[in-house]
Amino acid sequence: MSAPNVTLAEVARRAGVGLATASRALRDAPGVAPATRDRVRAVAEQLSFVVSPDASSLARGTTGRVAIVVPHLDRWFFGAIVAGLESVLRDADVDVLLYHVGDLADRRRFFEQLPARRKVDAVVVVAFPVGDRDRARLDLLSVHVVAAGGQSADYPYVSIDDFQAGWQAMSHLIHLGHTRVAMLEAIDPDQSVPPSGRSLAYERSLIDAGIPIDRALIRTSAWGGEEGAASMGALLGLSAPPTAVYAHSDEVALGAMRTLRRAGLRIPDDVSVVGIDDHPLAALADLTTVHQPVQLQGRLTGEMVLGLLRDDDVEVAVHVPTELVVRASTAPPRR
Amino acid sequence: MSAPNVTLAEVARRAGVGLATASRALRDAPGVAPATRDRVRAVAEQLSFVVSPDASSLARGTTGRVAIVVPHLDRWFFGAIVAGLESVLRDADVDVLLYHVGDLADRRRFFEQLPARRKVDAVVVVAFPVGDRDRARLDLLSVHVVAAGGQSADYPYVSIDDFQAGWQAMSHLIHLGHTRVAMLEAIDPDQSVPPSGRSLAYERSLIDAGIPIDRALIRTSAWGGEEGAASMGALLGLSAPPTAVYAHSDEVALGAMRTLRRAGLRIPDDVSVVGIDDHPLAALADLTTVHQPVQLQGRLTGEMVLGLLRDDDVEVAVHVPTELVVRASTAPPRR
DNA sequence: CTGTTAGCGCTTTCAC
DNA sequence: GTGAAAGCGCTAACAG
Repeated sequence: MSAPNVTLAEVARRAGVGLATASRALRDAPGVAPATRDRVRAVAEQLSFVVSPDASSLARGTTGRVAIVVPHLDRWFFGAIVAGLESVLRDADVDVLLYHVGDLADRRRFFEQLPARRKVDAVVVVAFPVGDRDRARLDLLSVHVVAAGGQSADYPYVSIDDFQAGWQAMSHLIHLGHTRVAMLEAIDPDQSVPPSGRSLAYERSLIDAGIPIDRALIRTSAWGGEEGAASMGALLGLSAPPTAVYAHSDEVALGAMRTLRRAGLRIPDDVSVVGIDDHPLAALADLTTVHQPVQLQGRLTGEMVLGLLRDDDVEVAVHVPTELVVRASTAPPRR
Repeated sequence: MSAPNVTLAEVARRAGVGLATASRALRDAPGVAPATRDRVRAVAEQLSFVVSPDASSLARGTTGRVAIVVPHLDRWFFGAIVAGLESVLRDADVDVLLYHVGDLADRRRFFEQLPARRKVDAVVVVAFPVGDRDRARLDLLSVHVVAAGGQSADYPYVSIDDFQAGWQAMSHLIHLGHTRVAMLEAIDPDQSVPPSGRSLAYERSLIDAGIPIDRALIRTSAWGGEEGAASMGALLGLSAPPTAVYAHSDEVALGAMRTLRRAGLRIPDDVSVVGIDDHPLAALADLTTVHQPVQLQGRLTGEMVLGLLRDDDVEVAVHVPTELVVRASTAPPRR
C-alpha cells in the first residue's frame, strides 16, 4: 500500500535532461526539441510516471479541481446533473470534489466551514438557492461560482425556463378542456424563495384562458412523492374536486396518482395528472409530463465552468428547452 | 476572483512565534503551550486563515482525499450510496473526488488513465465488478480499495446478502401459494459475472418448495424499467403465463407492472409482482419489495475507509440486513 | 532549446 | 516549549 512513486527528478536524470526540460516535455509546453520530448516521454511512460498533482498545484497556483455542491444526491435530477457536469469536467482533466449538503444543518455547516477553501478553482452549486449570507461566505473562496439546474443569487447559471415548463403542462390541460385544475406546488422547506416560474405559469395560463383561480385548488408542500400523495388527499376532500392536477414534479405527480388509485379513481378517466421533469420512472407510470434535458444542463454548466477558468466571456444565463410528453395520464374531462 | 490568501508565515509573524509553532498550534499537535496555541489560533481566526491543503499534502505525504468511482450516478441506488459515503467522509474531513464511469468506454478510460493516481489515499468502487485486468490497474494506485453496495474482486466490501434478499422475495410469493413464478433477472451487460445471489435464491427457493423450475419463466435483461417492461411482454406471450413475478430490482418490477397494466391485467389480482430495493418510488406504486438500507451501506463503507486509513484492522465483508415490505402488488394466486 | 535557481506553503526533524 | 532549517515534488523565471 505504500507508494513507490517516481519523481520528475528521476525521470529527468534517466532521460539525461534537466528538471525543467523534463517538466516542459511532459506537459508539452513550448520550447522543447521534439526528439528530447519524445525521449522524456518514453522514460516517463516506462517508469509509469505521473506528476504529483499537489506539487504541481502548489507550484502553479491553481488546483485543477472544481467543487460540486449538491443537495439530495439520491434524487434523479441531482444525480443526472452531476453526471453531466462530471463528464465534461473530466474530459478537460479537471477533478471534481463533491460536497453533499442534504439538510439545513449540512448547508449551514458547509457555508460556515467552507471545506472547499483553497481546494478548488471554481464551485458549482446544483439547484439550490443561495441566500445573501451564503453568498457572502462563498465569495470568501474568491473563485468562480456557477449554478446548475436553477438560478442562485446572481451567479451565471444553466437551467430550464420554469415558467415555460409550467406553461406547457398547463396549456395541455387547458386545451383538453379542463377548468378545475389543481396545482401541487412544491417548495424547498428550508428556504424562502419567491414563487417559482412553475407557480406563475399556473396562474397566468388560467387567467389567459379566462378561468377563475380557485385558491382551494392550490396545495403547497415539499418536493416528494409522499407529499404529493398527501396533498392529493386533501384535494379529494373538496366539495368540488379537480378534474386535472398539475404537479411541479413527476415525483409529486406519482404520489398524487397513488392517492387517486387508492381512492378508486381512474387516471385519466376521472382525473388527469401532469408532472414536470420526465423522470425515467414517469414513463413506467405512463405519466404525461414536461421533459427537461437534465444531463445536458450539467454538461453546459461544465462548459461554462471551463470557460470561466479559461477567462472567456460566458453567457450569464443559459436556458435549455423543455417539451411536453403526452402519455396516458391525461385526457379530456369527463362530461 | 484572485485569492488574497493568508499564509502560515504571516500568521506566525503576527502571533510572534515561529513557523513550526504556528503549524503545531493550528492542528493542535502536542508540544505547544496552551497560551501560545490560543494566541496563534486567535490570529489565524482573525485573518481567517486556512492552510493550503496542497502544500500540506505535499509536505505530509498524504492527500486527505478519497476517490469514489461510481457508475450510473443518476440512479437512486448509486446516488444514495454516495450520499452516505460522503457524509461520513466529510465528517472526518476527508474530501471526496468523484469519478463517474457510466459506460464501458468510461470504464476503460478510467482504468487506462487512472486519473486518481497520486490524488487520493483510498478509492471506493460503488457497486460494480472489477475484473482482473482492472484490478491490476487499480493496484498501481497503491492505495486501499474498498467496495460499496456489492462485492468487487476481493476487496473488502459492504453490501446486502443478495441471496437472502432474493430468498425473502421468493418466499413471500411461494407462501402466498404461487407456483408459476417468473424471474426478471437483471445483469450488467458490460460484464460477465457469475449469477448473483438474487438468481440463486430463485432456483433454491423453488427447489426447496418442490416446485419444478421452468426455464421459460426466466428472462434476463439489463437493469432498468424499459427492460423489465419488455421482458414482461415476452412472459405474457407464454401459453402458460406466470401468476407472479420476481424482479431483481424495483425499477425492473415497475417496468413489468406497466406492461401488465397496459395488457389489462390487474395487480395483484391477476399477477403478483415483487421487487428488490425499496426504491422511494416503489412506495408510490404500492409495490411489494425487499428493503435494503442503501445510505447505511454508504456510511459503513465510509467508516471502513477511515479505518483503513487509520491502519485499523477492518472486517473484509460487512453485510447489512434486508427486509420484506409487503404492499399491494402481491396476493395469493387467483384460483 | 536547455539547465540552474528560486520559490509554492506547509510539515518535520533536530537542536536549543 | 520553541525556532531554524531542510525538504515534499513541481513550475517558472532567468540565464546560457
